[in-house]
Amino acid sequence: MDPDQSRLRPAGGKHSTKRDQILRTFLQQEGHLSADDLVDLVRREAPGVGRATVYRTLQWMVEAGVARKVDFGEGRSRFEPSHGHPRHFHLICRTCHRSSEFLSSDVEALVEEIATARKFAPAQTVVQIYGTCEECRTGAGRPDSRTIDGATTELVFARDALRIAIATEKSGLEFYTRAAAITKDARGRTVFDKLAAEEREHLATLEDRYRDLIATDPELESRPTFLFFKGAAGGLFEEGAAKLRKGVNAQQALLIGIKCERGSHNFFKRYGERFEDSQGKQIFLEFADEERAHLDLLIREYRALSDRQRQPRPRRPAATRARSAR
Amino acid sequence: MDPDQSRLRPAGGKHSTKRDQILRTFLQQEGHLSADDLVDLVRREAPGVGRATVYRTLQWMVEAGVARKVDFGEGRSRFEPSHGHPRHFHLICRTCHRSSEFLSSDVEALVEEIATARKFAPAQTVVQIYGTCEECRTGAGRPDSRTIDGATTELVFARDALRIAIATEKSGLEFYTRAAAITKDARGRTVFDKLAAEEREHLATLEDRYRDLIATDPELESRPTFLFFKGAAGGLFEEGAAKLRKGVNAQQALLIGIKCERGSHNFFKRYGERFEDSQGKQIFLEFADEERAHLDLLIREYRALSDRQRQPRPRRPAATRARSAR
DNA sequence: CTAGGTGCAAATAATTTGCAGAGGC
DNA sequence: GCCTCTGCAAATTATTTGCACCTAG
Repeated sequence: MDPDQSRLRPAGGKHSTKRDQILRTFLQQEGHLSADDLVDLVRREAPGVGRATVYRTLQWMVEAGVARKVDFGEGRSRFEPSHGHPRHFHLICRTCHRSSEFLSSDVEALVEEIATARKFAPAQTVVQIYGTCEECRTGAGRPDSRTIDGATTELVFARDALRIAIATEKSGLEFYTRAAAITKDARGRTVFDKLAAEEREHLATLEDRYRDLIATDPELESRPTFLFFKGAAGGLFEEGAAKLRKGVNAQQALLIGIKCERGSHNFFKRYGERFEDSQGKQIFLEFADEERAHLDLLIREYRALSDRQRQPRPRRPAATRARSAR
Repeated sequence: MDPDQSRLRPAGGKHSTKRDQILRTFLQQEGHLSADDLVDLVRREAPGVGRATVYRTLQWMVEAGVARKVDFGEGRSRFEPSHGHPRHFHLICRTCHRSSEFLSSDVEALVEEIATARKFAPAQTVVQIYGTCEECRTGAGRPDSRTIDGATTELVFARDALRIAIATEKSGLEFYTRAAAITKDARGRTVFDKLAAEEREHLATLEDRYRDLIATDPELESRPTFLFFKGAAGGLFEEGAAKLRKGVNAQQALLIGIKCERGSHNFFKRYGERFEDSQGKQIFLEFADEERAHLDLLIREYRALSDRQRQPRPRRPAATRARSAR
């Protein structure tokens, strides 16, 4: 009946009517269910299911990766389906006990740095912001369109990832176009032109995909941000472009490009892996590869340029012309 | 007897032998105790204390702010003394079940931004990194000197805060010295000289205090970082100084100074408030005020300079407070 | 047929509560 | 003497387990 059913049903252990029933009921829900919530829900359709069975099934689902256990400090566990939900963090309202979800690449990056500094191998990070949500503060509240909780998460995640990717590609395009314009060296110009062309193509793909996505749900654009990330567009190419405006030589432009492509590659890689949506995943991972290729190309060019400067005309050992020491 | 005792004993509720005993035992410990751990410890000195009393006392301590409840997802609560422990985050080893603590101003700043974006009023943030600690990975392990857990936290926190403050003041000093050197305008030069002098003084105070702190515990310098912060030194004045080297005019230098002082003020304010140590707290809060004063001074100068540039001839020595419309 | 799934009831485990008695002001 | 604290035992809550029984492959 449900084609998802088979994809989602974990391997290991035998199937059984009860298990299937519990799994199905669980996946139909969208929030964070407690074990007892689930018992009640299941019993509506299949009375006589034992609590223990539900507990055992939940355990099995967690082991199999179909569900994740979350602890909001209530003294009991809640469970969320992992399908369609990238690992995320929570804002938890202490008044209405609802939670909304977010992801922050910046926080994740910091956490990794800290763990490394402490020589700690992180497996999982929990970030929970307890406080009061807008509705509970302002009184009135229609939870639906504002809360990010449950079914829409996947779409909002895709939306945000695409937005960031588009912004990244846009500034990449601008950067390479500008770099090509100011590069005198013919070979360097070719490289920048080529990269600009590829970024333009990526951009078109991403914008198409964004349009398609928005078409599936007109409300999607108005939903709050789920994925917070400052790194890509605002920080890398943009910064590079600013430097370009001030005037740099081809070599410096290459260095900036290298830095930007590295960040860009990391972004596509990291979030490509988190996409549940197979199409988005594929696009992101492909782009990650291409950005990686750009990176390699830039590095190669950079080396070639350095060599040409060092050898052909016996100039002073100073590698770059403009850069004075200190 | 114990002067701390009275300071730490929460108001509300009457004193009693048992409560005092439990409180004392709790404060003597350094780790994260579970209720049962505490029952055992208390019973060593005062047999016959009921579990319920310990639970009730813990609840009372948490309400009074003497203790904090922490939940590591073990299915039971643990408690940590809040005295000497600024609110912090945890790295939790799933193998040895020990935890170590850290603080990240950067993470906190991001959390605030995210909460604001979602119109959420945050009251408390939990960040827990689960994984494997170094000792458990490499085999051997002497937990003591590496783990930050318990009594030393306060000192390490002070150490890190001071280190950051010193770095900030150092780059502030460098920045203003350089700015004074390149400023032709006499009035502007005076301002920069004055600020440089003050930063020099702050720096001396902080370095004295750092020396004193290290003197209390020679091992202190080798302990791992507790407070992670990228903003102050690395990001603000340093960046400003780099720009100065490239050559800017007095007006631009003022703007850079304004940005830096703002960051600096925020840093001292934020972490001054967290210091349990009253001396450190006082120094930090004083500095926060002074940096604020610098900020005002710079802003005033900046406005004055703008005005002078706009109306070259008629100079008005009085502070031109007139806020241009905006 | 047989490993594993299932329901029920009993067992744990952490924490709370009712209540009679003890203790501090 | 009054009010709160305290200890004990019983209650509560979330979750697990033992065990006899059942079911799918």
